[in-house]
Amino acid sequence: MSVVRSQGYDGASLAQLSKASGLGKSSLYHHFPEGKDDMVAAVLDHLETTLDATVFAPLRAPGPPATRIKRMNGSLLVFYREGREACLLASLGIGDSSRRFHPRVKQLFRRWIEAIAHALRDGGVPRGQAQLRAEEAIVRIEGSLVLARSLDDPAIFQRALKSLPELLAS
Amino acid sequence: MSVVRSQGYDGASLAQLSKASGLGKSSLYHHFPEGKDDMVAAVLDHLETTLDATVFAPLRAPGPPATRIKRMNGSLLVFYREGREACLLASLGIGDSSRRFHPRVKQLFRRWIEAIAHALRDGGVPRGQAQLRAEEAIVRIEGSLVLARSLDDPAIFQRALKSLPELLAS
DNA sequence: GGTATATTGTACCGATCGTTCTGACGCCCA
DNA sequence: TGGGCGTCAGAACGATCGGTACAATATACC
Repeated sequence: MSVVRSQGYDGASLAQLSKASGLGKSSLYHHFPEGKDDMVAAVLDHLETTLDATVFAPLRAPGPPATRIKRMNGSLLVFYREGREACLLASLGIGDSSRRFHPRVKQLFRRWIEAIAHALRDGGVPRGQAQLRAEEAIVRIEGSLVLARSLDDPAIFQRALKSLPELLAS
Repeated sequence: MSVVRSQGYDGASLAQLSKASGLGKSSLYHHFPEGKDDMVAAVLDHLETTLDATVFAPLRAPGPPATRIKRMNGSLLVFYREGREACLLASLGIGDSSRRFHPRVKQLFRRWIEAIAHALRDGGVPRGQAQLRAEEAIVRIEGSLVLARSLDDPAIFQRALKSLPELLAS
């Protein structure tokens, strides 16, 4: 998982994936007969599962929207190692080789936005407003990950997360 | 220029750089004797020159801060083709192969933040506030580029730019 | 223990990678 | 005209890429 998001699709060689997974190349090909694409798809599957469990589900659970946002924030802090990790979805947007994953990347971002918007609507925010604010939240998350890593300053990510409750308040 | 930012460092092959520049490989090596790194450094030089001329200088020019922000926005719309292009600085943050450019990426982001903060301070915003807001502006720019491209929706980038004047108002 | 299946190691493949080298060509100037 | 220099094409290089094939090893079950 970590290799693809930090190296991108093109930078993630089979040798690196092998090393990171602890499996030899032949084992990797055995488990993923379609090769590298299978492996990256599995990484995406894993991301989706994680986001479903730790971000989307809490956002869709009953309870005050502020609590839900807070839970999302907690998950993101862990998942992005407080701003020190890149976002796999963004990494997969670099280069033509990873183009086949674009529909899934798109879908995941959409689901994320929709989950945030859902929480906002539950709190009384009208549909259009909820959508725009949810989108803005993802913009801040993604942008702050880029900047935090570029400036070696994870606090930037943490500040962005801290700004979300107010942005997403009813 | 376009190849490295859209493909990233690892995805930008010499064949692609050759094609994009209209120079054969031997010509490329003639002009850039240190190889791929020279070429990417030249791309970064060009970015720096462009940002200096079209973004940093307008932000540092005399005049109302709002006007300066507006001019930056105009430049960014053109430079990022209204949200359809990736940011080179972000692309160079993916993968270990491009690590040698990290200091320059960092420096450019810093200068950008500082240029925005400078405009804010000229408008009477206290130093600490100016810094945080400038950083937030870059977060929005970078994040909206990631999301606009991932969702095939350049309007997201445009919306983020449109939000900057208010964020950066005195 | 024997058999079937899963897992893994290793060698090899063709393609592409970034790079180097050499020679050809064109232009300019004395 | 000849020489120097810049530019470029094309071949070749060693390394790495993603992938394949086959044999060896490990595991599970009867």
